[in-house]
Amino acid sequence: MAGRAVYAKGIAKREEILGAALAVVAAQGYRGASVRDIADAAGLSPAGLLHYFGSKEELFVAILQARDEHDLRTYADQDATAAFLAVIRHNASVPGLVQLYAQLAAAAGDPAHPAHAYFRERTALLEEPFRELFAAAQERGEIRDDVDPGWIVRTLRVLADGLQSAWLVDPGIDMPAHIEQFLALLRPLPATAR
Amino acid sequence: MAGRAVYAKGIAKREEILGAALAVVAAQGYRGASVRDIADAAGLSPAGLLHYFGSKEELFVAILQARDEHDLRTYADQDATAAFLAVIRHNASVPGLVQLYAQLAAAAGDPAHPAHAYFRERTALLEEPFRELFAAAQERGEIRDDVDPGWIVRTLRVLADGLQSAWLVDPGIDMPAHIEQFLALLRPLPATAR
DNA sequence: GTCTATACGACGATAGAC
DNA sequence: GTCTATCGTCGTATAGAC
Repeated sequence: MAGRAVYAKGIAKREEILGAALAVVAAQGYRGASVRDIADAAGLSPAGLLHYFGSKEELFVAILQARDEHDLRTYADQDATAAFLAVIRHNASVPGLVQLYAQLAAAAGDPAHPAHAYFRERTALLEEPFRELFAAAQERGEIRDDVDPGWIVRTLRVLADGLQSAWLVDPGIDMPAHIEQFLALLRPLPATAR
Repeated sequence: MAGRAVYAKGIAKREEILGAALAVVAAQGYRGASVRDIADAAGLSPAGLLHYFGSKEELFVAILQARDEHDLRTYADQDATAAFLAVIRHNASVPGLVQLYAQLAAAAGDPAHPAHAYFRERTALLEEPFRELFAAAQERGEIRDDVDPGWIVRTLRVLADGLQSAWLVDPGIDMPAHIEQFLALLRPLPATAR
């Protein structure tokens, strides 16, 4: 069918633009990534680019959404905390993406910014299964039962986000090790200690 | 002396501009705060404003510096963790300032951005005394001695920064309570438990 | 649906007069 | 120290070609 072929081409072009945008951000930083630059890198006019994404801000949000979908596919079979750590570990190899994420996470404070709705949904969707997971781990006695699972999940998220911003400023920070230290703090003290 | 009067006027005008800039950010958000808007609010032309601060980015960094100095004066006499919590508590009443801080903390990932140097210095200066403080608390047995004081301090900073970004997206978050829960986790388990 | 060319208003910043 | 005038760049709306 002709309609399907055209549609498929649109999908492919969209992904090509997302890749070009990420490359420009990685090469020139978030500040230096103009719509014109990204359009050039994708072999398109600025107006052609905006035909797909509506605005620069929506384009950037679409990059994060594509990353989420990729991570979900890649780490779906693993244990949740292992997957979480794997994502953090992988992020240290894509500073451009981390910079984009940090910028949009800050911009999301403005309710009128497209990133606002994205982060609200993402947070709600991501936190729920993790909460149940930690509650189950508490019942198994694997982690302290005197802390609210909701607090644990929120802390992990906020810690990971803050760590990534801090890592951009000081790449010497070992993000996975930092997170693991926090997880270690949640384990109940052995009865034989002290 | 004439020289002194002129200098004093420059200082006063600088602070007036800082106040106007913060008011504009609070009213219109970080995105909506243009140099022209801020200059209007301060009763100045855009060029007149930039005479004092060089660039928009430096102006915003100057706001954070002024806040730091104010906080230092206000909470210097208190216990360090009490002061830390007091700042966090106060921040919940100035969302414009928090938004500005979150945006610049993300922008600091770019080494060419004025916020980069600011955050590097601030972090180094702030973390050192806190590290010694927690090390001392460990020797007194007030907090667990199996965690690195450097890790604690970095976690507190990163947690506070991340929490503020998250709070902008979801103002329902109780930032001080969240931090206090973390501090509670650092206390050694009582010997009588279990 | 896909895309280009053109144009517009707002932006941050600079030069130079006063 | 502060202005006006102006510059180049930005994001993006519009009109219309294919």
